[in-house]
Amino acid sequence: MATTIVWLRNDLRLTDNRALHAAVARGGPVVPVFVFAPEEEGGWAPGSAARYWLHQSLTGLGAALAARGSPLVLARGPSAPALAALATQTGADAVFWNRRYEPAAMARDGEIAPRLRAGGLHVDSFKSGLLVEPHEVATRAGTPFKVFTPFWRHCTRELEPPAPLPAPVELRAPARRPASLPLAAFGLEPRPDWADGIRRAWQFGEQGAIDRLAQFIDTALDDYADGRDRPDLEGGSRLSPYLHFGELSPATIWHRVRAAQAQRGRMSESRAAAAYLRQIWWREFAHHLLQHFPATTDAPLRPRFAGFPWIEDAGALARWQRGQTGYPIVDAGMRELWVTGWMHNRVRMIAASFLVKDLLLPWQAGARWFWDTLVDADLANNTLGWQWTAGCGADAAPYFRIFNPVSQGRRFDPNGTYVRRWLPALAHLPAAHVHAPWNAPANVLAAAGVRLGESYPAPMVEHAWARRRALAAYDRVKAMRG
DNA sequence: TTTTGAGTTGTTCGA
DNA sequence: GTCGAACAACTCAAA
Repeated sequence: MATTIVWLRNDLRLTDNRALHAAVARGGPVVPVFVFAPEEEGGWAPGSAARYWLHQSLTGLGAALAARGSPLVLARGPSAPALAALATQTGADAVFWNRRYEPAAMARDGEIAPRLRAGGLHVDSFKSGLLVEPHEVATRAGTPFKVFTPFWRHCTRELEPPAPLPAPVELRAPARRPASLPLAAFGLEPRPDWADGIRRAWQFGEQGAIDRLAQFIDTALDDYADGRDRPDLEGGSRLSPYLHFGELSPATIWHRVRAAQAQRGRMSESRAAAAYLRQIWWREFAHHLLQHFPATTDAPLRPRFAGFPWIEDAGALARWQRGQTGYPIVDAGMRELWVTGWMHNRVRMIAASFLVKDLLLPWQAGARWFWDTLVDADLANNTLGWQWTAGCGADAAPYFRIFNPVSQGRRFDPNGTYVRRWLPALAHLPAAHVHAPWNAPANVLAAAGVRLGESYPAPMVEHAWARRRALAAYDRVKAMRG
């Protein structure tokens, strides 16, 4: 019976995996393979935190596949010859994969498919990582959507994602066991080991995703509308890394949340579920935009922003990266990111706004830092988020929307719990002063053991002044054409 | 083709 | 303390 290679990429799961399911349905042996090829990512090879996550996930996925009968094969890129060699070794006649949507990955896949076909292989690809693929939707004029709400309305009007496919119970291994690299050959584990915080914060892999989704639905979904904005509470879903690596499919989320929504009697709780699903659509929208505007990973979508007066200041960038801006909510977020590989979404917005608008540092520098440090670093989401913050994207924040890090901190971390958790230097400051320690009376600072400028930095810029400076800079862009 | 309504996530100021 | 308006036009999507 014919053997099928399943080329796994950002779909590291057994459940609702269409390529895998189709391969099993052929009835013959199935050879799952992961090819590590960071050179083929168009300059966006996985960052440090994502590499660590990938290492853990491949470990778990390998065990799960082995338990079902066909161990995961690991190979080093380039992808095309690696796949061809594996087909020769195993006598496979087909290669299946789930489609990716990043520009470089699409270009690469588009080259590989005909090459494999020319070698006599049957090639098939599947939709599996998005509810709606970018080419499936367009405005009536036939153009890509550039505003979220019409995109969302269009997509949700009649869409009912197909029910998730079950995980295959058993996989037949090929008669001849193919060669496989040891996982260590990818060099994904950090040396020295700085990943302890990530390890403590996360349960990796598909089982982690399933557990996390269930926990979110049980404990946080009903309060999501407000809870999602509270970094001091566990109000978000924390599913982003699983979605990025495809350890959980959006269709699975959609169906599980809808089922929970149907069970909830109260209108407010049903609304909360709708608010959460809307976030899933933001992810879809990000992929839609990235596919249609592939240059936006590095360049502003609005051309006039090419002339924005960004400041080059390596020292200021380093202070932001290290969480030493002197604004506690920003620093706590940057610290959370550094330690756990993740930052609460509300805090991401505050930290990003600070970089772009208070420091006038280019958003690309922030995007690169997030790319390297986030376990959920996702080219589509990261690009959309930073362009939105900088106001240079398709559906961007108004230029005058400049987050005040003190009022944001007070509003969304009212007791200072989040700030104190990540900034031990402020652990004994009372809530009234924890978001603006420079305004605290000297005796309060002394009692809390805070020495501004020593144990915790003084603010690197005054926000009110920085706000006026940013408005002036945006005024210059506003006057330009484009 | 032209028109019209609308657009994730805020802040500040002054009544 | 609370509330509404101003912050500016611009672009998008659909009728």
